Amino acid sequence: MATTFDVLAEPTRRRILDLLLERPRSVGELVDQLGLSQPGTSKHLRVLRDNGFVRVRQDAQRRWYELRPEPLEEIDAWLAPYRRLWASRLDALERHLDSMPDDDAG
Amino acid sequence: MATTFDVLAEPTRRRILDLLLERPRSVGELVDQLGLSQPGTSKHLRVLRDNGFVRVRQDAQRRWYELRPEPLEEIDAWLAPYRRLWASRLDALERHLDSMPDDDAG
DNA sequence: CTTGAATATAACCGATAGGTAATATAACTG
DNA sequence: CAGTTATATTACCTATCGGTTATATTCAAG
Repeated sequence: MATTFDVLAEPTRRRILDLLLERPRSVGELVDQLGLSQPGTSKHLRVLRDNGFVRVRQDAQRRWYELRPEPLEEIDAWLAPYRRLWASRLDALERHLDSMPDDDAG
Repeated sequence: MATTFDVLAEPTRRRILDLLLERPRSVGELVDQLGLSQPGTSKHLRVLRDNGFVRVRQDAQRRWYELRPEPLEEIDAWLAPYRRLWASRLDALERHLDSMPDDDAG
């Protein structure tokens, strides 16, 4: 099976996640939004399901897909040790901005 | 060219990033650590370079590879809108823990 | 129990990625 | 400049992935 990163490497799958971030959607709705064939869409949804990115609720013939946070949290955790690479820079920027006189009309 | 996620989808490349997080390394050092052929290693380094994950310093015949933060920051930024999916849960946990009596001997 | 709607699965195909072995390039060493 | 070391590039092979079309499944409606 694929890793979390493999799943996210696919642009269409990232678009699906974007769409599901707004609200749960049926397959047909996703097909329309993506401009991809129904089987193609279902295939991506299968990958997302198998890897825990989404879950499905069935409602008659419709399947409602919705986001699950776990795999994205995993990415967030993976990033953690790398954050020190830029965290200090951000801190410096923040201190700099804090030290500036308030002048909204830039 | 590949996207940031494509680059990270490759396990060997993630291992390289891990190794470079500790300190800059020469190609030979990476070859040893990865147990991969030299050309294979160079190929991955090329991808990492082309996508801004690493930069190279030359020192005679040796090339020292070191991390660059930008692409990882990009991932961090990509994650931002999704964080609300679990941020509230973490907040709740935090509030819960804060409300507990201090009792280190759990 | 047939029909139609919504979705999933299967079979197939072409492009791409990652691995290896072979070769090229570049720089120091004498 | 010949030899050696360190790395990059090329050529090639195989496996996998994403797309499509065709088909199966499931459920509601009549």
